[in-house]
Amino acid sequence: MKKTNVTTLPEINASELDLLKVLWREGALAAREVHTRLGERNSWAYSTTRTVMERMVGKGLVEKKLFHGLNLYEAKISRPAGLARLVRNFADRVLELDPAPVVSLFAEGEALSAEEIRELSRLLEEAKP
Amino acid sequence: MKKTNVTTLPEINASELDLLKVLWREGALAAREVHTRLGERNSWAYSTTRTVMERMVGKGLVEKKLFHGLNLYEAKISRPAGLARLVRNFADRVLELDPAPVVSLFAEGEALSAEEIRELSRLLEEAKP
DNA sequence: TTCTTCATGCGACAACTGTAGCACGTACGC
DNA sequence: GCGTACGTGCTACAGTTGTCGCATGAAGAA
Repeated sequence: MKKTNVTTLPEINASELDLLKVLWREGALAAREVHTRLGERNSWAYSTTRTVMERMVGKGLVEKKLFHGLNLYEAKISRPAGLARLVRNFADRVLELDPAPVVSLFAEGEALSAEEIRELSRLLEEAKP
Repeated sequence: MKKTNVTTLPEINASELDLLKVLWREGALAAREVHTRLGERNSWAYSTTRTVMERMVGKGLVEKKLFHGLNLYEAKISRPAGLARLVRNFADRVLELDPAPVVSLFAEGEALSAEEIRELSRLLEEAKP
């Protein structure tokens, strides 16, 4: 079972990225909690949040696990793995350049730890040849 | 009539970007020509190419003009404008950073002229506040 | 026990995308 | 004049995404 192959990861669209960000930040959450966290940025109905998450489970982006009778959702792909997918795509198609320089841009922000940046870099490197 | 407002530009998806690249590079082309240029990268049927282009006309990304009885398609948005849309999106959502540093990455490649890079930069700047 | 509140599983429907095919008309080679 | 080759306008149909609502069942409040 290949686990970190960037190229075979499913696409991540805008909505999905929003949800993933919440899960990456807060770990496993109940649907209701995810919905609340989304609250400001998003005006979805609760059922919409659930549908999107449920579909992400189907795509393998999110994992659903029963915890004392309550369903918790957790990101199934790491943040570096998800970002790698997006960065590679952007570098290839828009920049038409190697993704490496893009990675260094993350260093300016605070979204990623140094550790995650290294991991991101590694993932992009590894899928290169 | 606002002409270069990045934020109101329609989304540009992967297929559309492919077509736009051809048109940016070669100017106005007949559907058949576009299809041929796409040939290597793309295994669409000719009718698919036409459908996608026609839809792009509807979205205002491409313009169709009759030339001596033949329809020619031409990009309606400039390359810097299109790229601005994509860069802004990526910077906002993935990098969670200002788009300016991304622009400087274009300097490394040869896809854009210095002039276009300036224009791209200007467009991103102007839509900022 | 009965009422109220949620979580959860399902179903729905419209818009957008991927991917074509068909029919008609016109221009051109024979 | 006729058949052949395209350009063009339409139509189609399945899969994905956006966006919800409904019904059922379990758990807690009264």
